[in-house]
Amino acid sequence: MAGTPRERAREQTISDIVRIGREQLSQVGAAALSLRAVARELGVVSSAVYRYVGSRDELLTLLVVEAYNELGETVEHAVAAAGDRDAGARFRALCRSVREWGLREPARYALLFGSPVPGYQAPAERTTGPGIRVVVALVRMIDDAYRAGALTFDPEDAGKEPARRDPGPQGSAQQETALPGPLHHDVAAIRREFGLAAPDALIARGTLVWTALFGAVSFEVFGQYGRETFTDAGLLFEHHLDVLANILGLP
Amino acid sequence: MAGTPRERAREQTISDIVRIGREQLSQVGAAALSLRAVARELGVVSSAVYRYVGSRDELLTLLVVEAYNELGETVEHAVAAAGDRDAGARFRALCRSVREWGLREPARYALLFGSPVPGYQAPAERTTGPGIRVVVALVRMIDDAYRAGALTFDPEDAGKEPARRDPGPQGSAQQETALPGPLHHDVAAIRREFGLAAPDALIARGTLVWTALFGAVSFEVFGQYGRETFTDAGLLFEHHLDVLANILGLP
DNA sequence: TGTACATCAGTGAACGCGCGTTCACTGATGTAC
DNA sequence: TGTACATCAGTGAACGCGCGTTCACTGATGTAC
Repeated sequence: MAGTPRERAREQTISDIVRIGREQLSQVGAAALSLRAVARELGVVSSAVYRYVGSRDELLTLLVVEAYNELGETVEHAVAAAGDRDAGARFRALCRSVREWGLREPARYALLFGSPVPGYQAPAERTTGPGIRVVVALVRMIDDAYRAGALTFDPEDAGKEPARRDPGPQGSAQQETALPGPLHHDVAAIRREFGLAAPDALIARGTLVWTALFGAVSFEVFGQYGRETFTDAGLLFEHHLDVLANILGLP
Repeated sequence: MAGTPRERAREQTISDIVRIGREQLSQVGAAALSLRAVARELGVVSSAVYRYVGSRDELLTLLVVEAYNELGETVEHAVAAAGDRDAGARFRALCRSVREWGLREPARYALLFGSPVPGYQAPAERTTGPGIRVVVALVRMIDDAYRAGALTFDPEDAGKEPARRDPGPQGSAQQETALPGPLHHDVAAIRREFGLAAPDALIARGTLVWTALFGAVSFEVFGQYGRETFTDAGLLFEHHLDVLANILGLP
């Protein structure tokens, strides 16, 4: 927070612009986000905003990055806060924090996980890092639980869906658990990148749990459940978490 | 298709407007859909469109209804075409048809399952019916499989997540399988409305599978997987289907 | 079959509003000597 | 410490474009007698 007064004033104005952009977002949506409206709200002529932000798309990028980071921090804090509890509790804490953030910030959630903004392409080099924080937290959590032996997950059983209840004949286990070639290759790359110990089938299931989590939150935030079907969407979500935990072999 | 020539011309023009609206949608997105652009494309002055469509919002509603119906028909046809195959194959056919439609029609998929269009509220009395066709098809399919005894799903086991591999002591099964009160009530209402035989836990799992299916398709259509992580998203989807089928006790 | 009238499609102008972006400029704040 | 110059924030006008919606109107097509 050092710097000359001018630099500090500049920082302040940029953060004002981003804050106003955030408010605009929740009122009119990303597609209708307008630099002129931001300028009006900032109490400044429209062209003045260009001293701070190169274009409308750049403001969108700032908002995307900020939202990813805030969601990421929320999730990481939730996991850390549950650090002393069992793996199932940590898993649920993570998922609940995603849901709560989405319900608290529907417009920003929509910016990240809703329809792409027409005519806007997020620059991968700036958004990828912040964008993967949640899935990284999830996968790390699963991997930690696996290393700690906290999972009842049996990869030999999971390889051949549907899981059979009776332990099948061993021996062909290797063959049964194998993912199709390209998918195995992708999963191996993920394992390498994040130094995971979890087997293929567990990581692959982790990606399903990840998509299912966001599917559930999106349905709720975007109103797909309708207004009358479920009296308490939170209860439904908790049930979904039970099933998802079960998929991973979590308590 | 009867009616006077005037009536037929009118029908034709309305369907032209909807077709052009569909094209606009895929080019600029729902938020930027414009009646003036439709009029231009139709080769007519902008005010002329108001003879056929009361407002921009009404055109959006027409597009929403049409898209829901087309997705619904696609899914119903896919299920019907797999009618002679086993329950797992029918399930996969349903899910694949959703994914294929979404990838083929990303803009219309986004209209239905992406961010809400700012300032537009779909009228429930017109969109609910078409909007539930997919989930109805899914739940009916699961229920049929359950009635036919095609599921290895064990509700006594599913009630207490995570499912245990060894058959637990019977007796307290009733208690273990119970969903929380309000959720049980909602599920019972669904069972009544659609004349289902499936038990609570199976229907509840059906809703998870439903959200997970759309979560997976949304991630793919909206580009959440990133451009480099998975070389073949179709393979990942197939793996997800295996896990989802397993959740339901499908082969 | 012909005529009078009603219905409807489409026109063109207008209202009042919005947007992103550029550019020459004023005036204040900072910096080098 | 004071002066000359450079840097920067913000102005105001402009360009060229878009939008939804209303309204009085023309002219063609249909209908009733």
